[in-house]
Amino acid sequence: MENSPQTKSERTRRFIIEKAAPVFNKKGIVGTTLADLTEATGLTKGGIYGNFKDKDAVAVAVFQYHVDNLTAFLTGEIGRETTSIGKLLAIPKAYRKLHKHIMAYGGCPILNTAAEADDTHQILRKMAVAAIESMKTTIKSLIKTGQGEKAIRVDADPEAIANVMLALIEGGALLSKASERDAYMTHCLDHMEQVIHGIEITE
Amino acid sequence: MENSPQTKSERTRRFIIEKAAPVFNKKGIVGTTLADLTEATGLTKGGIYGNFKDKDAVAVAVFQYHVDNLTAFLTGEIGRETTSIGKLLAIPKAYRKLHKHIMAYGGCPILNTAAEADDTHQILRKMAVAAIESMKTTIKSLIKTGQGEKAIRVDADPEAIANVMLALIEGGALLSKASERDAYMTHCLDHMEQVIHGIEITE
DNA sequence: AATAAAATATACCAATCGGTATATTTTAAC
DNA sequence: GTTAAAATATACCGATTGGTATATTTTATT
Repeated sequence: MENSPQTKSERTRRFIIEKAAPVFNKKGIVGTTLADLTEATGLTKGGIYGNFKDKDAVAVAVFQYHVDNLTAFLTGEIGRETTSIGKLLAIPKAYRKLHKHIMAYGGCPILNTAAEADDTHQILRKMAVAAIESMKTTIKSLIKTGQGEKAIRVDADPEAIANVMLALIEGGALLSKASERDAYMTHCLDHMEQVIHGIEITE
Repeated sequence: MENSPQTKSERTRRFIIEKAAPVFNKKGIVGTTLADLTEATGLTKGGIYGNFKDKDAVAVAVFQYHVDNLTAFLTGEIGRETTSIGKLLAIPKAYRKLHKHIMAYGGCPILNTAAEADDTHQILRKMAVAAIESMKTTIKSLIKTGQGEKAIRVDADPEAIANVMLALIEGGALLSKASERDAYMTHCLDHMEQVIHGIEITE
């Protein structure tokens, strides 16, 4: 066999995470059993526990995997734009691309994890909050940069706008997923674009 | 003992629902065990199963109880106002009153249920959707009435505004609950009021 | 107060839970 | 190709799960 840059267990670890991810996202952490994980991976308990301390460790790794994927995608989409307003608009644009996938995937993983873990699992709760705050920091930076470049009105409150944008994403995702209707998310993204255009300086 | 308008089992049923409600809301449906229910109520399994078919039936009754409570509160707050705009503004106002309670209670029950049940429990998922659509219908009616009375601009899209309002509520509730910070919800409610004032006809 | 019925408690069940000790297989270095 | 080590499978464990059959208590009618 050829030399692999990864060790076997690193590949298996990754494999378990990828197979477990959609299961955890649909069934929740408590709702996902070891049997679900062995079924999803085709491995036995030995295979799982040889690579993870316990079920919880799989759930944590899966959540980090979800956050990393989302962050990479959003960063890529924002990076493609050149102006502050363009970068801000890249966010609703990215979620328009993502929306169908999220629906089929069992909903937004950050939302699902935050909702399940907030009173039961402090580690995951804090990881979810960290992911949210990271997105918030990004949005706030974009707005502040835009204000510095006189592309965005200075009376716009970066914190308030970031909070509203995040709530529109998560709220829209929840309502669309539960109702199986795109309109919730679509209207939220439409509105988000209006909000962004509303703070734009055009002359 | 005096004559009671309710039978014993009706009272016990109600008692179980009230004691089980916060437990289900915090731990989720799968995360709540029979042992949790017997502990919360002080009853034994016999007491629970004499009044409910199974754990699922308790969860369903608890969710209906949550919806009924919320609906009664919102209806009361809206009913206190006289104008369409006033009634619409009564919604964010009501959630300002409700916010601290929701935080301590384990988050918004509709959100929690929708997030957990959307891929695992079709009955609860549909009940959650019904609760959401009921609120949506209320909001749309208020907007349409306001448009008929020339108090609200006719170019306002009732469906889109209702969807955005609901997303702001649920999104704000999720982010505030997870992060343990009021700012998310507060900014969402501020923004919601701006949206409502934005469709108001003032002369 | 006696009694039938309703409500609740007790004691138990099989199934499943997460987890582990150990046996076996696979991998990778020589 | 041999071999030590790493990775995985097998077989098992006690605890807990939701649920039930039956005994007991409480309620309400007479």
